[in-house]
Amino acid sequence: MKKVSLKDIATEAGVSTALVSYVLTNKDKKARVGEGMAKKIREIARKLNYQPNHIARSLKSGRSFTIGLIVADISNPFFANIARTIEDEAKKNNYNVIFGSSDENVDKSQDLINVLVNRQVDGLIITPTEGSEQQLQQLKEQKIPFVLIDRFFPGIAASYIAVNNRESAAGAVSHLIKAGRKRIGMVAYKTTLHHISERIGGYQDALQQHKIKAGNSWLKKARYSHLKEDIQLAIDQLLKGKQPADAIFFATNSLAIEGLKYINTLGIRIPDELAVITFDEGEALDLFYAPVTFVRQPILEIGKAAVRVLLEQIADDTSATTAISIDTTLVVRKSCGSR
Amino acid sequence: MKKVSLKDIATEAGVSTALVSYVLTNKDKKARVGEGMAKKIREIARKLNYQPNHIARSLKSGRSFTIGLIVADISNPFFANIARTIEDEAKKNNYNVIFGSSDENVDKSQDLINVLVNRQVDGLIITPTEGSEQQLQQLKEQKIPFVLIDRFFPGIAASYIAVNNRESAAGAVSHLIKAGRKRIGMVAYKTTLHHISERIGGYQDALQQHKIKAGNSWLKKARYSHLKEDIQLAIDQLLKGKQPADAIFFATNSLAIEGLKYINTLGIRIPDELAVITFDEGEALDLFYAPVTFVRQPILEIGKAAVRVLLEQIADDTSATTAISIDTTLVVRKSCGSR
DNA sequence: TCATTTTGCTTAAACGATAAAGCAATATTC
DNA sequence: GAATATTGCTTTATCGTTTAAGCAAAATGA
Repeated sequence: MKKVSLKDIATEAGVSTALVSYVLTNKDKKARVGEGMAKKIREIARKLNYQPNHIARSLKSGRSFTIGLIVADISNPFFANIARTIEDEAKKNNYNVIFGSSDENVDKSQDLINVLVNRQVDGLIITPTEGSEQQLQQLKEQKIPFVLIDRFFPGIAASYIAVNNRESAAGAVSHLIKAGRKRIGMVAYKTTLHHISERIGGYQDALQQHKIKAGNSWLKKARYSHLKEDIQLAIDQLLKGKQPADAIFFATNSLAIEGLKYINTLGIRIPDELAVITFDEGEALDLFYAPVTFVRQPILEIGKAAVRVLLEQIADDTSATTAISIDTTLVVRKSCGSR
Repeated sequence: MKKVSLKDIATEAGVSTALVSYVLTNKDKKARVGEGMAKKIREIARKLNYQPNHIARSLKSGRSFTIGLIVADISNPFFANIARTIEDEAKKNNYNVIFGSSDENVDKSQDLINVLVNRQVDGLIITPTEGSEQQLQQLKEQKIPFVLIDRFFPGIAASYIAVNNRESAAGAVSHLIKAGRKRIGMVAYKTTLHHISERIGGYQDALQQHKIKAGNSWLKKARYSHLKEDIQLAIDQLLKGKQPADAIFFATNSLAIEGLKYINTLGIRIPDELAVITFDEGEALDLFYAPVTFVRQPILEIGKAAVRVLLEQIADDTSATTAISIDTTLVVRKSCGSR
């Protein structure tokens, strides 16, 4: 049972495919199609259960109504949630989403961009990896619309949706200080990505503002590729000195979860012996015996904004960029103690 | 800067597009293209950075090299992980994945199927929702290859990848019994979906086998649409009688996580007062103060098998179906106590 | 009544790639 | 040297849809 095409309907109705096309794309008024004929064609289309061939349409129109989404890892709840909102938002606009995970790897990122662009996506939503500046530059040259989320490169003019990482981090750390913590460590990723630098910057800002001298020894960095070992080492170093840290600020939820797993094995009690605060939410952090205080990124807003900005860019065919910075909320729970 | 097409290369080389096509699809030997010319064409293609138009190819070949993936909710870690393995596996075979979330809703499911089919996906991987039998039947009539994962309908001949739910559930419950638990409740979804019925069946099998008389009052069902309220009610009923349950078996991770959140608020200690066991893993269950014993579904295997079976079906153009049942592993941790 | 406008449809080209078929020019065979 | 085979390319049709342009027939105007 082959698929029904315009031609089948045309044959059945005894007219040309053009006429059928006009009717079924609701251009029958403009194209002066007879009322009776229009009705007849619509009926036949319904009877044969005609479904337009999207690929043929795309070829003709040069638009695929598909968005490419590149995240670091779709199995990370933060990105999965973003993907979810992007999917919903895209669907509302009759767009679909093709996705891929870069694993924070530049080569995979390039691969994905190539594949998605060859599939003629109309635009891309990307969480760029470290060192992918040149890939973005190339997209710009090819005039392929894209929007960055979660991160961006200050040196590259591109649309992006991000949160005010520096202020948010500073706010989180201030909260720890106000809760009476004095020796506040931070665990971040070892990366040059701007959003992490900013979170580190915010951490340092807050310490400085409260006149706390932080040796760099309180700032630990874990490699994405060796997360577990590096985090364990970092936490050992933070907690096992003569002056152990009394609080840790994690730069992302993956870091927090991996860190807490290890802290659990050490038998350290939260928040009594150690306060914990992190960026990003996650069910694991809710279910933790001391639900973890966290910086909430408004995922829904980010996803919606990303799609909106991207579709605007696609529609306007302009190279103008839109940068959106969104505020976060500090969700205070038990993990920092309360006083 | 328009995209480079075969025609551009042809013009530059002073030949026809056909010749260029033959060369760039490596049919130059078969099509008897001169060596010199082949080389020249390849060079021009490289110089102009030619990227084939996938859409045009799809239109011609009738294949899009795209898989449609329909999960209940991409932001659920179980499905996100499945999506991840499917993505990876698809990429290995030069396929891409378009996805959508059905939210366990029949209408959304139908919507998604329509959209994906119109986009000419070559096949679908679906976690079918309750009541979607007829949609699958329709896919069969349209001869669109598809593979079900996680669930299937016994009455519909279709390829599927699933775990042996009944035995796995029975194994989990037996584990509770062997750990000395006597009053074992179960929290499942209120649904007719077969995998849930089977898990319930396994629970009942195990009780029966150990001569435990379970009133139906120990079996609770929560509506997907009213998860929180229903779970709280279920747990209240299980724990607040004169003979409170001393163990709960959750049919999925979402149920377990939502249930444990509530149990936390009740101040009930796991495993001392209550043992807990669940289907599916999740970071939340790892990080829980009494890491939760769970039935591990081999996600990687499921994803790989799903893609493999689907691609076979696409290639063979057969209506034969393949049903794969995979064994689970019981991962024993603290939440059931130890003796 | 004849010129002009409107109506209702068809033709044909296009999007980009593919591939069967065709056609000279050259090479091989006897 | 004539018949045949091979080489190296072009022509043309096709996938399904869209849309500008074209063309009769009918309707309107004077």
